[in-house]
Amino acid sequence: MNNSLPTSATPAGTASSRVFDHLRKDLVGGRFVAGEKLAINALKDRYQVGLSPLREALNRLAAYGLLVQENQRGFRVPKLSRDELDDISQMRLEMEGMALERAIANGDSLWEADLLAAAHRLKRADISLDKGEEWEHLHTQFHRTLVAPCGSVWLLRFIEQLHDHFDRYRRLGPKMPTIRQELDEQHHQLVELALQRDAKAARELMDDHIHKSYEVALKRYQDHV
Amino acid sequence: MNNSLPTSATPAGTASSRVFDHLRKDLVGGRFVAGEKLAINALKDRYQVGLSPLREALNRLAAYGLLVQENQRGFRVPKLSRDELDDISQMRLEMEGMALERAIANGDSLWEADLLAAAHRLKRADISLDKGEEWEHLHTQFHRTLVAPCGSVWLLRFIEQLHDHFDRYRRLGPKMPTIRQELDEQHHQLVELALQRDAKAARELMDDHIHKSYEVALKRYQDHV
DNA sequence: GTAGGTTAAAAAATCGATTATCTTGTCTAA
DNA sequence: TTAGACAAGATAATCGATTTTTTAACCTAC
Repeated sequence: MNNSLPTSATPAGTASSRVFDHLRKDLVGGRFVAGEKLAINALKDRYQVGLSPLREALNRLAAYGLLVQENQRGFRVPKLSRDELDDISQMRLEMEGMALERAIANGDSLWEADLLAAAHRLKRADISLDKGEEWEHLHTQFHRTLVAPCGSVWLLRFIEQLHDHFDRYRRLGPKMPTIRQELDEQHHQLVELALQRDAKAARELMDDHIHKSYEVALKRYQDHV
Repeated sequence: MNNSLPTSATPAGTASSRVFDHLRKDLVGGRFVAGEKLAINALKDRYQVGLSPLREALNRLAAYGLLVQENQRGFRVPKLSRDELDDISQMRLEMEGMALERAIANGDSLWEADLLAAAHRLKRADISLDKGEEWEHLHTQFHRTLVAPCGSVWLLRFIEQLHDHFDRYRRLGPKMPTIRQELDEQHHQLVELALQRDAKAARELMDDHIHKSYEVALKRYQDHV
C-alpha cells in the first residue's frame, strides 16, 4: 500500500524539493508574517541549503501563489485580506461541493474504506494529545480522500491549492477547541452521508462545514489585524 | 499611464522572467512535442540565458503544470491525453460559465467598452492577413476581458491556467478557417448578450462555444496521435 | 527645509565550475 | 544467451564567486 505521501519518511530527492515542501508547510502554517520580505540569506541558514536550490524552491512557490515575486527585488509573503478570504471560501464552496457530488457518484468500495480509515485516524489524533502538525496533516488527508474519486485531476488540483491558501487564514491564531469539536463532528457526518450516497445532503453539509470554517478563519483574521 | 502589460514593449526585468514568458508561449503554442524530455543545454542556447535563470523558469513552469519535473532527471513536456482534454473542457464549462454570469452581474460601462474594443481588435486581426501569433494574443485577451469583472481573483487565475492547457490541444494542428469563422461569430454574439445583460443566454452560448472549441481540439488531438 | 543627486552598502540575479546522479554500452559469469 | 556488474560518458543538481540592481545614507543647491 503505497500512497506516495511526502511524509517524514520520504528522502525527497533533491534539495530543491525538500526546501519547497518545508517552506510550503511553514508558509501555510503561518510561520512567516504576511507581507514580510524574505531575506534569502537568512533562509539559506534556516533551511540549510545553498542559494540555487533555495531560489528554485522560491520560484515554484511563487508560481503556486504562496509567494509573490517582484522582479529585481526578491520574494515576499503575500498580504492577507478579507476580500481574498471571502473569494477563497466562495470558491471552496463551489468546487468542493462539485467534487463531493461527483465523488459520491463515482467512489467505489475501496473509497469507502479509505474514507472510514481517514476519518478514524483524524479522530484518534484529535482525542490523543493534539500534536498539532499531525492533526493538520490528517485533516488535509481526510478532505483529500473525501473528494478523491471525483474524476477530475484539475478539480483536485485547484481544491488543494485553495486549501493551502485558506489555511493561511485558518491557522493564524491559537487553537479553538470548542469550534473544532463541532467541525470534527461534521467530518463523521460527512462520511455517513457519503456512504449512504446521499449527494444532496452531503453537499449541504459540506457547504455548512466550509461556512463554519470560514467563520473561524474570519475571526482569526480579524483578531490578527 | 502605466498599465504594466507584459507585452512586447516591456523589457521584462529579469532573465528568469523573460525565459519563463517565452517558454510558456512556446509550450502552449506546441513548439515542443508532448512527452519530450528537455535538454537543458540546448535550451540555454535557444533562449540565450545561463543555467540559473533557465532552471528558475523551468521550476516555475513545472509548478504551473506546463512541465513535469522528475527528481534527479530533469524536466519533460507533459503528455497529452483524451482524458485530460475532457477534464479541462469540462472544467472550462463550469468555471467560465460561472465567471461569465458573475461578470454580467458586476460589469460596469467601462467593461462594456473594453469588451467591444477587444472584440473589434480580434475581428480586425482576423480579416487582415492572419499573423497567427497576433490573433492568439487578441483571442486570449478577448476571453480574459469577457470574464474580467467576475469579482474572483482565484476564478480568473484558474480559468487562465485552464486556457493555457486547453490551447496545448487546440493548437496542435494547422488552422481550420471554416470552424474558426463560426467560433469568431460566437465571439460577437457573446458581446451582444453580455451588453444586453442576458446572463442565461450568454451562459448557454458560452457552453456551446467551449463545446465547439472542444470538438476542434479533440479532432486535432486525434489527428495528431 | 526639501528636492535632487551622489555614493557606499546590501541584496538580487546570474555566471562558471564542481559534484552527484543517472544512462549507456561493454564485459563477465552462469 | 542473458542477467548482472562495472566503467565511462552524459546530464542534473548544487556550490562559490561575480555582476547587476536596489536601497539607504549622505550631501549639495536652491
